[in-house]
Amino acid sequence: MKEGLLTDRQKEVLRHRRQGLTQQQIADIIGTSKANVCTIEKSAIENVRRARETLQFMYTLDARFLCEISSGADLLVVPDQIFREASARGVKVRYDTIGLINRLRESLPEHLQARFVKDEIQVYLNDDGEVYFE
Amino acid sequence: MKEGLLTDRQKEVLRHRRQGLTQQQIADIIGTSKANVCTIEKSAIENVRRARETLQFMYTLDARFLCEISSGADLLVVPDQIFREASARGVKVRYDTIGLINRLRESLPEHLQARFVKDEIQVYLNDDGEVYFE
DNA sequence: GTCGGGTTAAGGAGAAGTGTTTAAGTTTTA
DNA sequence: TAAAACTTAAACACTTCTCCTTAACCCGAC
Repeated sequence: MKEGLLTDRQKEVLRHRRQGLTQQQIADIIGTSKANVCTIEKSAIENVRRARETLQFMYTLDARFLCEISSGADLLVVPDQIFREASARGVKVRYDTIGLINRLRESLPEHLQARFVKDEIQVYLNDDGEVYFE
Repeated sequence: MKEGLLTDRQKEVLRHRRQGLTQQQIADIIGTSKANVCTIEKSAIENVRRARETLQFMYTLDARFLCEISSGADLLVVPDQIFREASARGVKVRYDTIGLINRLRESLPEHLQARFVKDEIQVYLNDDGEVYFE
């Protein structure tokens, strides 16, 4: 049972950083290079981001599979597909067309390429009309 | 930028579980053994626990190092040491003796052995009097 | 007792993460 | 502009995680 996500090294750096030390100062204290402090800090922050995202996912766990957006799809027609599927299930999506596209852009930027879907995307919907992409 | 902590497999299992399916049913759907579903679910839950703990740590990041409890210390004298160090820093700890022991028990059960400290513990304190163990 | 649901242990292959160094960049600030 | 602070990339050794299988075990209900 390993406690949290952060290693001792990462916690050390975050704590010193919070006290206002520079990376070089921390490097001297913990005995390594400032470049290394930078990467340790970076991966610590990344870990925190992932922790947040994980809990975020848990909040949307009650979502059900809605549909799949195949790769190559035009981003502008995606919302229509989602609205159609959602209304077939009697749920009103809580976003409009632009809102959905923004939500998607924020959620899975790496699956998109300009106006098109690069990698296929799974869409989930819960009873509140909240959507979740994967 | 790898999204969250949970793998696709883990999310799949959690989602199906939330829908009320048994491990065997999920095993059939995703094409593996129920033993495997069990371990996937278990590590998913463990990941969520770690995510929570990570954010918990972030909340206490502004804590400063207070003192170290050496291994072999009697649990009943630990609070006194903490109160002493804290008041030397002009901070009032927001727990009483029993509260501190409970906090410690919850936070690092594996560092304790009956009435004694098995592995040394770092104590951190924040300006609000919140304590954090490591 | 048997069956269904769940858990555990051991082991293995492959993937991912960590801490490091060195060396080259970029940004901020005095 | 020069110095200080920070970021990035590539590479390497190591460790941990993930998924998987097989085979066994626990427990509550019928």
